[in-house]
Amino acid sequence: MTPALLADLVRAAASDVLTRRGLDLAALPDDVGVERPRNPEHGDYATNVALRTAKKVGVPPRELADWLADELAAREGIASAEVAGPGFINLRLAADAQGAVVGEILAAGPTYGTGEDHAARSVNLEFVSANPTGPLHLGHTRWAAVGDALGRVLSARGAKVTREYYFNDAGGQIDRFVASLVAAARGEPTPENGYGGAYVAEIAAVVVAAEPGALELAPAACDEVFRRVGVDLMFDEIKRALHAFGTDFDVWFHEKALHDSGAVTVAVNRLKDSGNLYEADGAWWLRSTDQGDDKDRVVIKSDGTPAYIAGDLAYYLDKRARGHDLCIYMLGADHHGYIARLRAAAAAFGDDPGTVEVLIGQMVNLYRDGKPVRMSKRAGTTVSMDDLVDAVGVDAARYSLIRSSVDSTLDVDLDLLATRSNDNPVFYVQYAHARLASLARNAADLGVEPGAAYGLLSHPREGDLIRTLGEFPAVVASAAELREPHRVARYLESLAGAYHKFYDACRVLPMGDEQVSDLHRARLGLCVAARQVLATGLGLLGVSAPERM
RNA sequence: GCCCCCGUAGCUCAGGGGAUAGAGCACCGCCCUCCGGAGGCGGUGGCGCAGGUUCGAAUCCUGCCGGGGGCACCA
Repeated sequence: MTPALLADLVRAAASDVLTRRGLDLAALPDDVGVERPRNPEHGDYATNVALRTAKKVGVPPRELADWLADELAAREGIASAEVAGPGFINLRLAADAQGAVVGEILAAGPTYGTGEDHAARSVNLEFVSANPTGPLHLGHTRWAAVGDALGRVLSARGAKVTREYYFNDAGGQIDRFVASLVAAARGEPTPENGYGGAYVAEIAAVVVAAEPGALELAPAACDEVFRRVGVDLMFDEIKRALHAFGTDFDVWFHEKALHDSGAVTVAVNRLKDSGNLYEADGAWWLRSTDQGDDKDRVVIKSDGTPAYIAGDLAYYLDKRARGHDLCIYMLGADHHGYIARLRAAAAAFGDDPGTVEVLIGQMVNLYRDGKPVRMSKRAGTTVSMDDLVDAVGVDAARYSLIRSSVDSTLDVDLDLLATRSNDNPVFYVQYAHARLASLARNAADLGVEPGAAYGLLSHPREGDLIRTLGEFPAVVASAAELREPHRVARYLESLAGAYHKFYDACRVLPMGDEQVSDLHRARLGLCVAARQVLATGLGLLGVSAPERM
């Protein structure tokens, strides 16, 4: 019996009891469920329905719990139901009812854990979107890992997800980047507010090699060459690094295209016509204060040129025109001021502000040998996505960045990761999978097939493992709903732990010339199920599930 | 001044109102006669402070303290 089925059963039993006693059914909370108590003495599962319903129906919690426990104990699949504490009901499942979960997992295969709770949602997931003026640094790497995992989790729960990267290639920063390239090519110092990392000189050299006469051209023409060739090189470099990191996008969107196509003008005029922009001091403003901003924002500057946010407006309109009903933006903590204006953009076009969801991720702090490392593009002390991957590999890098909530600033010690990478819990999880793969090879050699006598799985460690496997769909669902893929990682760690403990206590394959029994076969079935869930879960994080390590 | 995030074990972090707050690493012991010891078992050690809501608060609310990040007609 899965936790979801058990919760249904508890609800049904509670509803029967209330009806029979002539009590108000409406008092029953609609989100009653079961949880796994931390203390094993409190049963396999526990429910707090009685505690939550008692006051509303005017019955003491323990008394209501007693009635419910009697009702539950009589139900099929429930071995015992006991009232404890202030009014909890502790439940134990019959072994065969509990073991049936294993069969369900084997039948579902890779689809176990997927669901349809986000079906019918067309999600535009925009993340990374780093300015194309330099390599991706550690902060971007965090969003790449988390955003990609979030996309996978949402897809698993039925959403149609488009991953999108927005290149800000229309503003003054690109001019400064181009100027920096030209300066580097000429061997001149980095311009004021320019970019001075080693990558600038490298790209400049490639441009010169490709267009040998560029530096001889008039300044404007020279800039044009460096812009055309150099900026593309930077785009390609970013795309290459992301791909190597296992993060691929469906759409690479260029801000410049919105300006070139006239989409910005169309969007702005539409808002002017609908009265959602107002004119003041010679500029056109968006009423972002309606969405909690501390001041309204300029869309068209008093010199008639569009401000940055004008591109955002047109971009949002474009996303909506492509059919997306939920636009998620993953931004760094230094952009939290954008929440209000992005919502204001949605509201100005007449959409529910909930169509826009902004996820703010906190910064990554770097340490080397316990001491903080200040990152600076100009000083050339940035640590890039490639640096991290070179140091620890894609799996360890992705996993260590995903396993924490993005609400927390993250401290990463490069030396720790590089020299003692076994500290990364990803290996604990992957090892469990590799062990299971090995077990499967041995079982095949011995000719042992998985069997379905799951009722024989009555060892406490078997029960723990089965119950942990049973949690998986709800974990994926909550990770999708809360946009928190780290929940999947933490779950996998607990699953790996439950598996290792099971493995230590329960022999799976026959020893020596021992006869193959139904228990062997049932345990092998449990192992196949555990392996499936580990593989599926790691897949949701974009981390490999190795056959051997 | 205003806004956002954080404060849980020596360190890095989990913990969607539930019972005795967890994991990894670090430290101290123990377990290899066969399925992978990258494992298992035991031990040391913690919710910033003060109020409030609740049968019940690490979790929700308020205030304070401490840390981080923002507050452009830049992009």
